[in-house]
Parts: sequence; structure tokens; C-alpha cells
Amino acid sequence: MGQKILIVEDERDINDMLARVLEAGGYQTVPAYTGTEGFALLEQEKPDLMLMDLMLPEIRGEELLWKIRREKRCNVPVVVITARGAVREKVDMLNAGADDYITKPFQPEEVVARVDAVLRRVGKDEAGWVSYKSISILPRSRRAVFNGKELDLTAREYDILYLLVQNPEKVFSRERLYELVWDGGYYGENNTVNVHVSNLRRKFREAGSAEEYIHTVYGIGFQLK
Amino acid sequence: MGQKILIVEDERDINDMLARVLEAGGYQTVPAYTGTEGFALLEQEKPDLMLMDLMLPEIRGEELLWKIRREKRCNVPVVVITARGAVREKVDMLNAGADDYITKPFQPEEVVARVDAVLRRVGKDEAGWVSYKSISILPRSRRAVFNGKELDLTAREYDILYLLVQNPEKVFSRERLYELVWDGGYYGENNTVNVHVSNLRRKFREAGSAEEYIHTVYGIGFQLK
DNA sequence: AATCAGCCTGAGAAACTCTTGAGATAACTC
DNA sequence: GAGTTATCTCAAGAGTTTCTCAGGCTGATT
Repeated sequence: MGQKILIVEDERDINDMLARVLEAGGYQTVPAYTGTEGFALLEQEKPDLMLMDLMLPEIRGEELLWKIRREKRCNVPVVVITARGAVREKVDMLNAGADDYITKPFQPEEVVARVDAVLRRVGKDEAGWVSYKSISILPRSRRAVFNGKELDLTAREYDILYLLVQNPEKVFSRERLYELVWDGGYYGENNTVNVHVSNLRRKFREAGSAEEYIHTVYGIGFQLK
Repeated sequence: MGQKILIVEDERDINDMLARVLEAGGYQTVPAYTGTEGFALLEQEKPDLMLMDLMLPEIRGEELLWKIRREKRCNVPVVVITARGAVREKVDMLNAGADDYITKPFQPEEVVARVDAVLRRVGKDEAGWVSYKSISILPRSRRAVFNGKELDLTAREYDILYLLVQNPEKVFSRERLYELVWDGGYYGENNTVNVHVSNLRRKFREAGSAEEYIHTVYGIGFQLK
């Protein structure tokens, strides 16, 4: 059974069409015809990805995305469908945390390709685990497992590790990490990030890690490797 | 999925036309209709190349290019579209750091050809590697690989090499190098750059380099060749 | 009110990088 | 080829960054 895609699109024809294409591509689909319905189904169905039209009745797509990311602190990958040329909106979308967008009119194959790509990018498997090497994270229950052992992480530690696992090899400056995990707060002279990283490393050691996963890039920041 | 081209062109028809041509050529496109919009999208979309009309409302193309290179210290390849015969402007553009130009009126095929050529020249591949000869750099993780061997570079060394690889053959004065890598700090009588270049060369030798990659241009500065 | 877990801060130690200056080497000029 | 200037390399110490520990603070829970 494939991964589950929530399709939020008010036009029934298009919704059906998207469902057909994605199912042909091996996915399971759930339709929603309004923004609020989509929002509700997010919780009920726990889809692996959400495909959302920007032009929704009731609620603007941007607002919905914002609600999902900010209020629910939810990280489902979101692919947005937008009219060609509505650049301003696209920008807002990516700012608000969309993972990719498709412009109308689109080819059916493009949809599957984008969805494939995003799911591959976030490294999400069919059960919803996000993994890198022996580290696995289950976002919907904020669990982190290393080498089969459950890691008992605090909120900050989890957020940092999740960010790193979603972007393996990528180098994050302390400032950027702070911005992302602490929700935009200003990072001034302050070794808070250091301490949390230090604690994370300790917990990995305690769980029997031989190698160092969180590398320091001297003068720059941290990197999962 | 191809590489992403940002099209900055205020006339909607021409913008659409360029998008069609480039998409037919296998590229993904993002439209912008003003200079400021293009500037903003540069960050949002992280395109692999920017195609820009010189005649823009709001801001002169030259100024925009300057802002991109100077203020943002950004190195996206830029191809400029200019009216035939405006030679003075062309020269200014290339001085300001454009990578190529196309004169109006142009053949659609010419656009794709130029874009192909520039992208080939800057050696940027789809996975995000920036390469020159046997040197490859992955900016996202600040990795540098030479002949398949990982180079262990310090922050400064990496910055210098990255700059050089992005502009092969281009000659940098020590002063310019210092400005760019040390973020605008003043460079007075001081052989700091020399030492770092020396260390870089040593690391290349240790990685088995026979030929010299970083050439000295006597009395001027350095050049990757 | 007491307890507790998590978060933040400060300080010392350790690790690493940068810069400096001096002498050696190379390039250019006449 | 000698003189002059530019460049290279080396090693040391100055400087910065990072790590870890311990203590205090806060807010939630009992």
C-alpha cells in the first residue's frame, strides 16, 4: 500500500483527476473539497503529503498553510497548485513553508513527478518515518529512535534533530538553527544552541553511538553526517 | 526535472514566450515582471540562472546586477537581454558581472543555446555540485572534492576555493579576494591571502595534484586555471 | 508550597584557525 | 646577470570558536 496523499481542491473534476493520476502512480488518496475540510482531515488521516490548490473557497491557501505550520506545528510536506504567473503567491507559499508548487495548467505526469520528488527529498517512508542512517524520527508522535533504541529527547533537542535529519549533510549556522527552532527569535551572543547540541550528542553516546553524527563545522555551524 | 531559470522581463508576452522556449528546452522557469521582484525571487527560488531584460521599470538592469553581485554577494549566472547596438550597455553589463548577453530581436533557439552554454560553462549540475576540471564543490554541505578525494578545508580556504571555482579563469586581485571572503574588511599590507592560497595549494598537492590549479598572475593576483 | 524537568547562562578548558613576520624563492627589468 | 620587487613558505603565538559542566531560573504538576 502506497503513501497517503490528501488532495485539497474544490473543483470536483480536478480533484478526481488528481486522485486518478496519483493512484495510478501508486499512491493512496483522500479528497477534501474545502480548506477547513482539508485541515480537519490532516489530523484524522495523517497523510504523508498534502496537495493543495491555492484557489479555495472559505480560506486562502496561504492562510491555511500558515495555520498548519504555525498553529499546529505540523510538518507534512505540502505541494501547492497555483495559476501560472501568480508569482507573488508562489513566493508567499514557499515562504509559508510549501515544499514545491505546480503551475496550472499542468501535465498529469508532472504531478506524480513532483510528489515523488518531494517525498524522496524529505526521506519519508511509507510508515511516516523520516530517517537518516540509523536515526529515525516519527514526526506525528515526535519520537526519535537511534539503532532501534528510543531516544528520550526534550522539545528543543527533538526540534534540532528533526531539522538536521530532514537536511542531512547540510550545514546550519547556529543563527539559522536558532531562527528555525526558536521560531524567529533573535540569536545574539549566546551558547544555547551549543548546549542543546552537546546534550543531543551525549544522548547519542548513551544510546551506544560510536561515531559522531552531529559534526561541527568550525567557524560555521553544525551538520548531520 | 531540469534546472531552474528565473526570467526577469516586464513585458508579459515576451516573458511567456521565453518561458515557453526554455521549457521546451527542458528547463523549469520562474517569471518575474520587475527588477525588485526578480531580486526577491532570487532568494526564494534559488534559480540556476537568471535571464534579465535590461529595460526594466523601477530599476536599471545595471543597477540590479550590481546589487546582486555586490550587496548579496550572489553568483547566479546572469544572461542579459539588450537592444541591438547598445554597445556601451553591453560592456557595462559584462563589467558588472553578466555572463553573456542576447541582443533584441533574437531567435528563440538562440536563447536556449546561450543558456545551455552558460550553464555548461559554470559547470553547475542538477545535484547542486559546482565543478571545474577535477574540482567539485557542494555548497550546501561546504564539501570540496578533488579527483574523488575529499579535501579537508578550513572556512577561509573553502570560501576562497568556492569563489575561484565559480569564476574559473577569472583573475582576482588579493584585495578583491580579501573583500569578498572577509566580508568587506579592509585589506592593507598583509599577506594573509597568500598564506591561505599557499595552504590550499599544499592540500591540492597532498591530494595528488600534479598540475597547479591556482595560478599566480604576477603583479595582479590569483586565477583558477 | 514543594518538586521536577527542561531551558538558559556563565566560565574555564580545550581545540582549532588566523595572522604575522622573517627568510627563502621566484619573477621581472634593465 | 645584478638589482629590485613580488611571492611563497614556515612556524609560532594570538585570537577565536567550541565544548562541557554546574548553577539558577521558570513553569508545570502534584
